[in-house]
Amino acid sequence: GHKIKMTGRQRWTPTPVQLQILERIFDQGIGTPSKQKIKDVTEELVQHGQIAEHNVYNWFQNRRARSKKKQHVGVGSSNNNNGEPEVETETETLNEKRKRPESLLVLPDGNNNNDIGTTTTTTSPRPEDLCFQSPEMSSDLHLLGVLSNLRDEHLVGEMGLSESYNLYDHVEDYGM
Amino acid sequence: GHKIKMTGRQRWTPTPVQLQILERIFDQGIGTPSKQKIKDVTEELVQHGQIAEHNVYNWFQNRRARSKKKQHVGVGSSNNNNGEPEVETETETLNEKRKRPESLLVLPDGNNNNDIGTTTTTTSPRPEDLCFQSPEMSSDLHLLGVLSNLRDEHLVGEMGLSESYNLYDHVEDYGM
DNA sequence: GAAATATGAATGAACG
DNA sequence: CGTTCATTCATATTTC
Repeated sequence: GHKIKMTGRQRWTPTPVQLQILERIFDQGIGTPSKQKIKDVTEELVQHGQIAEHNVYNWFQNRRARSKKKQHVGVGSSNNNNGEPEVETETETLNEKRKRPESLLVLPDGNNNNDIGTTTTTTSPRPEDLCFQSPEMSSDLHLLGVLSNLRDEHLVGEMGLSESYNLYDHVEDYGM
Repeated sequence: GHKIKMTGRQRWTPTPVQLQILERIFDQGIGTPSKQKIKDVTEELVQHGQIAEHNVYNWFQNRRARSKKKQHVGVGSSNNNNGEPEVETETETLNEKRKRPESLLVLPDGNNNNDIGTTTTTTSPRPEDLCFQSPEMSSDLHLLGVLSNLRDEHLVGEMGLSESYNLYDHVEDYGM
């Protein structure tokens, strides 16, 4: 086999135009677009590329969630001098910050081997059978597990996170 | 909206076995299990991993709510007659689709594995605004993709469109 | 080519 | 119960 692994095409990627429109709408202050709005937006966006309503929905959801999280920075944090890089999802404080210069730079020479996209299947070592997973744990595992084949088979019911569970003060007494 | 953040800890993740059981029960036609049922189910599920009654409850609720608005993926609005001959042959390649590898327990069955599948979508990859890009594709196609010189963000010019979201449970069902 | 990051998608939990 | 939020996961993309 060679590059016949084109099973891809799973994740939708907004086109620049679509992104512009989406951002514009999002910027208008509407946090939670209604179904009708979604439809409307989708209708317009579909003219600029393939897209579905759920894509729009997801986009707004993600956008909103992300905007919320990226707020608190390292303020007043006395600790954290040089402990761990804390590989979280917070990279920058600004919103817009992406670029893709290489992909566009095509050499006129014609000898540009842009042969990336090989079968790079970085298997994510996600704990399969564990029940309660800690966020930081999975994050680290992501990176560590790539190289090593550490397939820690977490035994079911062997995790030590069975205790931290009575914190939810919501305990909805599911009726009936 | 003011969600309480229960010390942001772990989110319960059903083990394959638990999932199986849950699905089986759900499939039996009981839409809204009574408290007793929940208890019973929990009793059984807890033997296969950490779980609580509210987890079961939530699961059923989500499942039910999800099953309702699931079925239609509003895509394919763009008429595509031709453009790119979608050359793909995922037949001889190892589909490294480890979406949810849950093969480690004494799971006698394993039907809860969802994978992409058929992609019978012959969408027209317009070089102007493409949406779904294939992971394995980055060569001369880049030249074709006109790629607008907008600013940042992805100016992708790949191709490959489809709607291969046909898992067992998809559809976001954005309401409101 | 692998690591790191960005971000779309899946799902459990919560609100009204 | 329907809808929305929050967190995680998967994958595309970018960087080293």
